[in-house]
Amino acid sequence: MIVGVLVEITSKSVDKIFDYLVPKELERKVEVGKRVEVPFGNRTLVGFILEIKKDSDVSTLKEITKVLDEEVILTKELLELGKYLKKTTLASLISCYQVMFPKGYKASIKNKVNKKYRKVYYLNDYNKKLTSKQQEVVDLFKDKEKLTKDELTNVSTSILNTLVKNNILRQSEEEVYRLDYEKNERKIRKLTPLQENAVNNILTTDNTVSLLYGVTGSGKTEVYMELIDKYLKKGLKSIVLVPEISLTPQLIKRFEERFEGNIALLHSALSDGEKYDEYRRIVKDEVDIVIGARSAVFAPLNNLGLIIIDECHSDSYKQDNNPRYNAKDVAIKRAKELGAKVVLGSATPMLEEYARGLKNVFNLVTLDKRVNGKELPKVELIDMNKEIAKSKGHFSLPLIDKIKETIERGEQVILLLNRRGYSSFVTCSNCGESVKCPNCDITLTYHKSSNILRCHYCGYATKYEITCPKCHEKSLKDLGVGTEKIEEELKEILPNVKVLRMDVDTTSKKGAHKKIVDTFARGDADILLGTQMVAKGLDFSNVTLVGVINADTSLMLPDFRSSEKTFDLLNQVAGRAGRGEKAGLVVFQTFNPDNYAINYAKDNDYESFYKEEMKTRKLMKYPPYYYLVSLNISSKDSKLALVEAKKCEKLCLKYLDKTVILGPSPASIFKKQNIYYYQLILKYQYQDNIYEVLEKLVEYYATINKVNLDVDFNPIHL
DNA sequence: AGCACGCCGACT
DNA sequence: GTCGGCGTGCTC
Repeated sequence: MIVGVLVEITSKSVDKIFDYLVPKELERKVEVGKRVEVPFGNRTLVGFILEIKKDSDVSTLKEITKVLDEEVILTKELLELGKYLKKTTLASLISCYQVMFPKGYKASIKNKVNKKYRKVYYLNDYNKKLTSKQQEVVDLFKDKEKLTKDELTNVSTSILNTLVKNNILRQSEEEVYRLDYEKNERKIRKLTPLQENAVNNILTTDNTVSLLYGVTGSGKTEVYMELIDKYLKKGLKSIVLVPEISLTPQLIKRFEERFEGNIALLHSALSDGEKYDEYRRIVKDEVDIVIGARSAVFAPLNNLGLIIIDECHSDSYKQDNNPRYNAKDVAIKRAKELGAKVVLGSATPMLEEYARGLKNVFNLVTLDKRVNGKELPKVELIDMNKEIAKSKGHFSLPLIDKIKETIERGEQVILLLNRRGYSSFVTCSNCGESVKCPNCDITLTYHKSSNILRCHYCGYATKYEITCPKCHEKSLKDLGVGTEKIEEELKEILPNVKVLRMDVDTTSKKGAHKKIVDTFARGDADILLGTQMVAKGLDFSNVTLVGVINADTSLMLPDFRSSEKTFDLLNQVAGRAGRGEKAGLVVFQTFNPDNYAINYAKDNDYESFYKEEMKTRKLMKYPPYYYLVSLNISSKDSKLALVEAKKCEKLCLKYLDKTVILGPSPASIFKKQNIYYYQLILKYQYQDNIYEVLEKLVEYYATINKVNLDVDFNPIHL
């Protein structure tokens, strides 16, 4: 017996099937989709069995050394899905399979994750006289089949050991899952007629994909849960995808309240062990619902009937390294293969999605009213050009007044610092120079607490000195704003106000996010100040004021989606106000009070924004009118990178006759970890051979050592 | 990816 | 003379 194995190495040159002999004693364990340990060169690797056959073209074969799995982990469905991923992303096949699994299930010789066990004790039959202490212990077993170590925590270990030694108790081990869920009271909210309609509409459509377009606060989550319930009653299971950032305790709690322990969670805040256990619960068919970030779209639920993608406009569904897949495409592909349904939900769908909704490619379902019957909060613009002179730091007087009033009424405030587009950095006020990373050509970020300048890409760090390295004047100053800085200002303006800061720094520790949210929900702080994090998914009924300190910074991004991103962010954060009984107010501080994205966000007018933005997209040949592909050519040798980029351009010109080709141009970050990057951008509407042509190109560069070609279909950022 | 093999410069 | 630099090629 011979097996074809795909080994763990994620490199194009080894991305092929290697044949191995199967020793007699392993033959009955071998199955397509299981992992095996194999000798490879002079080392040992893990790989997936992809085929079983009688003979091989290779004359001398080595033997597999171990079969690692009892059960098939690469199921037939996932096996096919991986091939589809490879075809549509041009990444290596092994990376397409690896991406589907949490660490403990990947093919990997190291990074093994173990099951966790606990000791359990069973009572044997016995006819021995016991001491009184021993009798006490044995009495604990009354009516109980077994007791765990935790349940015997008051009992001395030496007594237990004696009982085990005398065969009165039997000790054994039992697998435990590391992630506990909080027991919540079971709650089912009654749907509004509008929600009910949406549910029925989605259940009865023939379309695989429904786009649930619902304003913030319109109760999309309740619609999701009702749908999941309806599918459960048909014996069908569900996956719910959420952006990592909104996979909050609040959201999880709502699902737990309805579906109790019937949920597996998959997200980055879990430890490797916890992720492994959650995945095992899926594999062992112990749950019907999976909630997770992007990669949860691969969850191997059998009888999968429904995939829900919440906040479907989010960038986070696109993976930004290989394989550069989009979870939305994978969801639709899976659903089509299985006859399942996909629901995309958003208050601000991506233009691509809404356009498909309008053209009936997706079934468009609208929720245009908030569940509490309240109007969406009123939004006021503050023109910072006029206010800046009178402002205290970044706070205009009108905003300060509104914060004061709100807090005096005993209500709460959310403040958003829009850091998309820039972060904290130092610039020389004499020569204008900013300090850049010597390896990566990007501006270093200033970390005030440690007084260090650090590169976000490679981690390069240098001590902050006030002397400019270029002109040697003592003029290097902190120009960017971080939440830390804003918090300081806030404390000066309103000294008696309690501020909670929520950003990457304060939420990096495990459970820190939940703690901040809980503290704020309890009313133990007046203001929640943060970055994008405060804009998404949070639901505090006592928040009646939302302030955006700088509405327009994200407009400056060198990206064709910058208006869309700005509109989304403002719309989302505005939706945090007035979710309870009391009406909400929203304030945007901006230097661009006439900008259309900001104005349509102010009026909560998605349709007008959509129409306006679509004009630009059409004119500029951007999605959804055109498809985009980004080709990234890189090398340690900057000249060679350019030469090869030009070569790619020529080949594209020759074989892609209906495609617009831009570049080559230096990538937005030209130099990263001492590697130089050039970029080609392709735009096309109809170019049937594009995958084949680019596949050839990728295959060619796989054989060239000094140059790398990376292809990104439908890139999120350019 | 990693490791061996192989062919050219400065040193215990 | 050798140690070691990393370019090239191979892994069933």
